[in-house]
Amino acid sequence: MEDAWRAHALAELHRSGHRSAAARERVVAALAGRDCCATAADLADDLRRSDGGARIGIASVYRALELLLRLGLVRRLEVGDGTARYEAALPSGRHHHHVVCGSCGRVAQFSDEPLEQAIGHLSARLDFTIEAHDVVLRGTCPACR
Amino acid sequence: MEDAWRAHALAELHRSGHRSAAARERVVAALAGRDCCATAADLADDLRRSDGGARIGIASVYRALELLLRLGLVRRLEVGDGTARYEAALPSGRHHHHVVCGSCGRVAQFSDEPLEQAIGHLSARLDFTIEAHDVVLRGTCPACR
DNA sequence: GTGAATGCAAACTCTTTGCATGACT
DNA sequence: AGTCATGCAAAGAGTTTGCATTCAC
Repeated sequence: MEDAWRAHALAELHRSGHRSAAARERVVAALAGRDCCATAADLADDLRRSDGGARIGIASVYRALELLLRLGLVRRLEVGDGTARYEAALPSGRHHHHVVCGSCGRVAQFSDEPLEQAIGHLSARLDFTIEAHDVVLRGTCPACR
Repeated sequence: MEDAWRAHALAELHRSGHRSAAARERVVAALAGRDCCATAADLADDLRRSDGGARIGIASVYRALELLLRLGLVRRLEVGDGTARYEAALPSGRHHHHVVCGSCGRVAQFSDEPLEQAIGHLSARLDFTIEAHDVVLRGTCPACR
């Protein structure tokens, strides 16, 4: 899933002068295998499970994520539980936002064009130069209602 | 500033069966004195400065904030630096959102009615029951540009 | 007097950093 | 060979919790 992003990210890493690195490329693969945001621990678990538990230090996961973030290949978001989540940033700029269940913590995604337009319009009148935005809705999921 | 909120919060605390408590009420005062979000450490600093440095444990600040949060009197938000911020939640429901400068970390606020409407509309079509929302814009502030 | 609230310190979680070892070019 | 990358362990930062003391009712 989202294998185009994986190839793009690997190419970008190479292009920016980074050498081939096993742990980092497995973090890229783990991110590509997720369709929504994941914590560093989620990714480390994925890695431990896949490939017969080759030991990848959590520090390498954080280092890989930080680099991908600097290269604009992932976005980082916080949904309110104090732990950062990461997800692939598609080169197309296409993205989604998140809904969090206050009861079970489940995170789902949605996208909405009018919302994007409203953000585009209001951004233009602020004195900040806006580069990105996050929207987090909070409520209750169907299973918890 | 926002003294109406302070009175409202104190009344709500009393109404919900909480006894008068010095540290907690000073946290309420500190929140009332802020017009935008503040971290627990910000509030603790405010308290240390005001009232001649009476020692208020950081734990009391967190405990007060958690209670106020449960009572719906404050909202908690994260703007991306990994530390939680808190601000008074007005009983009117009137609220604003935040812009963060990626360079200096400055947080400013804005509000926008079309944005609120877009969120209202899209919330209606999700299978979650939406109770709240946060919007965080990221960019560069005038001073850093 | 009873139970809630507080301060302090310790514990905990998430994240970052130092350092010696191993891997890529 | 010369770096860059990695794992591990230790350090940091923010937040929570345990506990004895103080305070409100």
